[in-house]
Amino acid sequence: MKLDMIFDAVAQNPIFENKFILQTNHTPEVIPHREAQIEQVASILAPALRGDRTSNLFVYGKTGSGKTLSVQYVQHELLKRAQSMQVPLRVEYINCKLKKVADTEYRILAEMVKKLGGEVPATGLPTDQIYNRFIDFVEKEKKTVIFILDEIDQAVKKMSDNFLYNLTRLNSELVKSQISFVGISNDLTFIDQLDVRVRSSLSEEEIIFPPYNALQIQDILKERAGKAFKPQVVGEGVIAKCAALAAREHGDARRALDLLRIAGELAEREGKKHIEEEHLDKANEKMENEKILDVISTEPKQFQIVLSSIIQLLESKKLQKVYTGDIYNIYQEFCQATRNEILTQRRVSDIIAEFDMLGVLNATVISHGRHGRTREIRLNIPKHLLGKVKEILRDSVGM
DNA sequence: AGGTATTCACATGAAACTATTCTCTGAGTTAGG
DNA sequence: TAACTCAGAGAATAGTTTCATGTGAATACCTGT
Repeated sequence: MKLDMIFDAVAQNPIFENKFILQTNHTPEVIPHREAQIEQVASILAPALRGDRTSNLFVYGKTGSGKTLSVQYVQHELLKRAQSMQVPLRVEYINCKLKKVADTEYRILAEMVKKLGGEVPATGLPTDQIYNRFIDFVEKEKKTVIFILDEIDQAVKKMSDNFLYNLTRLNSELVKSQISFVGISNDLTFIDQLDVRVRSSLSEEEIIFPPYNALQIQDILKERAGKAFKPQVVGEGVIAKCAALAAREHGDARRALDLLRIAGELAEREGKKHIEEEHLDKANEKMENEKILDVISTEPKQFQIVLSSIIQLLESKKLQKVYTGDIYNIYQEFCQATRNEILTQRRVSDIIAEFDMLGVLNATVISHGRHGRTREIRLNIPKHLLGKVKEILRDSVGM
């Protein structure tokens, strides 16, 4: 039977030994080139083992520079130690970027209560009640609590920074217990945008994670590839190339690992026994493509209509750049034709800005002098994907 | 010619509104004693 | 009378609208030569 052959081939699996190792949520036991930072984090948080309040800590670094990994590593070690020493210590990790989980003041607070074992409804309560509930939970018994707030820059962007101020002041309302915070941010300028009071109390300590260079990424890749793949599957050249590709993207180790994993999957699918450099190229391309297609297909309807309008305009006029006003005109016709609500120009302007953020478009504000100011918009979708993109748009909004 | 002042066509910001989802509260209803 | 139901008030949130203000430089408009 043919299927059996396919299954057998996958079961034998000449490529992967343990693919999980390359997955981004895997925590390795060695974290190369981050020893110094890990030690710093540990020494700052260590007083918690004595039951003292630790300084609030702020950790910066670009994506894929090992921040989260290192902090979580320290978290686990700390908890292990606390358990053996019988210290009432809680260290909880919250990712503030997760939509619908912890991306607003209310939800972060609710998440904090949940981590401590409480139940909070998803909505319906006033925020200050959640504060009270949180305090109750922390005060129920004497303990030290450390919250790790990953990607707080994302959350604070959405709300006012007096949320952070409230957090740092919570301590003054506590009698028995103590809490402190570890903030993690990708945005190096984040702390500068904060209110001075918040800044000084939230970042009593700061640690910066520099991006990895190509050699360090190589080490990381070797380390993990050794365990993830069967022997002899990846050559020296492949690792080097993979590291080089990722180093170009500001030393993002996560990307390097993804790349290697996808290259491995491609090789596996082709029934090869080794990963070649061409697999990396294909993997690289595949990642780019999937990112764009995924973004576009998951975007809400109005976004897709706007994008359709832009593509239509570009194609019908054979232009490579268009302006907001023209887009809005086409957009209105489009909405009428497809019996959709017409949004204001203000909103469409924001939608375009969001597409720009996502990298689907390239929009620059330029001034045409007497003829006003507008965005000059170019499509940032590779030609070979345009067909697929149009297909997606046609299916969902009828382009 | 050279220097200002206008002016366009949006950008950008803030606040307010809307619909939806959810909790909590208290009045009214029901069923059992 | 205790338990139950159900409507209404109040919150949070996402997506928008409304109102207000900002802005870079090509042009129109002066100016004095």
